[in-house]
Amino acid sequence: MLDSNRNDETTTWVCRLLDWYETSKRAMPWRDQPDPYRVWVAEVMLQQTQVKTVIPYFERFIERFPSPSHLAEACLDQVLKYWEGLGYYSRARYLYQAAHRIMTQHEGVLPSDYDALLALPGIGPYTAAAVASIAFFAPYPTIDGNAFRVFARLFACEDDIARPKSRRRFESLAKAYLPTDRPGDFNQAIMELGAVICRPQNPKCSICPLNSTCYAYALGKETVLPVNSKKRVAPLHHLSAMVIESDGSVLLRRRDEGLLNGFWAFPLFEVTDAEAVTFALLNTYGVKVDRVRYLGRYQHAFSHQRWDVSVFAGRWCRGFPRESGEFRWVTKEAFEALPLAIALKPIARWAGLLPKNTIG
DNA sequence: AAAACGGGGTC
DNA sequence: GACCCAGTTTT
Repeated sequence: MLDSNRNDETTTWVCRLLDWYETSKRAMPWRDQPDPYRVWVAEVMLQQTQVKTVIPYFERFIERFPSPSHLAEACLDQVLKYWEGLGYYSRARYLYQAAHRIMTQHEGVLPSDYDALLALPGIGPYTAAAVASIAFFAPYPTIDGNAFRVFARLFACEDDIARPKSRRRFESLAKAYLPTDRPGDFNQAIMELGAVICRPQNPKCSICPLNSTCYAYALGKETVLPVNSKKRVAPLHHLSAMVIESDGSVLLRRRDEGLLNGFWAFPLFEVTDAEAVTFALLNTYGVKVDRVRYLGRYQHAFSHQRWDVSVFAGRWCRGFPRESGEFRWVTKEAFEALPLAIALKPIARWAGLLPKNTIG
């Protein structure tokens, strides 16, 4: 790959990049008003999530929680409700935790220091660099999926981006070119280029502002870079859910580990038929149900596992779980106010807990 | 170093 | 259906 030392020829690509960014950047609500809180919320939402998806969530979230103090004073379920459908729900929990810490340790305003940002829950190297550079003009490079791709191609770097070690390599590469007067614009320009021009498939090299100095383009390797060895097939899990009804309420359990941790959900077991799920319910929680009926079956794909869920409903007879915080009876009205993961929506729909969806 | 963690957009 | 996305935390 190319020597990453700065020289006259290669510094010009930074100017071309910044010029292109000024004229081509997409409108985003957090760009109009880049105050630290807005930048932070946006960057957390943007982790592993595309801009187009984030925008409506961002608008609603900022309107409801316009400052760290509004966020800290809300209840977690409210915050999760505004996050419903965005996924990676630990982001919302960490954001909430961080808001409390900002109130108690930073007098209600985001710290400007990179290390202080990094110390907050849910803020890793990327987000700390993004907030520090965009909101506080500090010289830290943001290395995200776009930056990996853009730099790998620009310098024809064959390092495997699946290896943690490669991150440090790209970071030092970016740092060598980071203009100290416009770190935030440089970072956003790299990401914008990655999203709009230097795309994973079908990169638009012919209209790229950097094509005259791109080594991958010169070598015809733009479609094979970056190198990424990470590939796995998501295993399939067969599950059964039971909607337990009594007096117009349903029994929910708060998940306390793994996937969808912390969500109120229907009891779910790794079995495939009505008898097995009825037995599991009795055996695991001491809850007896009868009049079990089949409601339907659906599949859901997560990034790293797939679910094939059979859904049953039954009438509660006796038995109630001992741990009072783990289970609760919920009416239909109360259910609608709770945050609900997409993966569980079909269950609620078939149980009559949501408005009928003609598509699904 | 590797695995866990959601959901939607796109080709 | 496969791949991708403005990553972080836990093991």
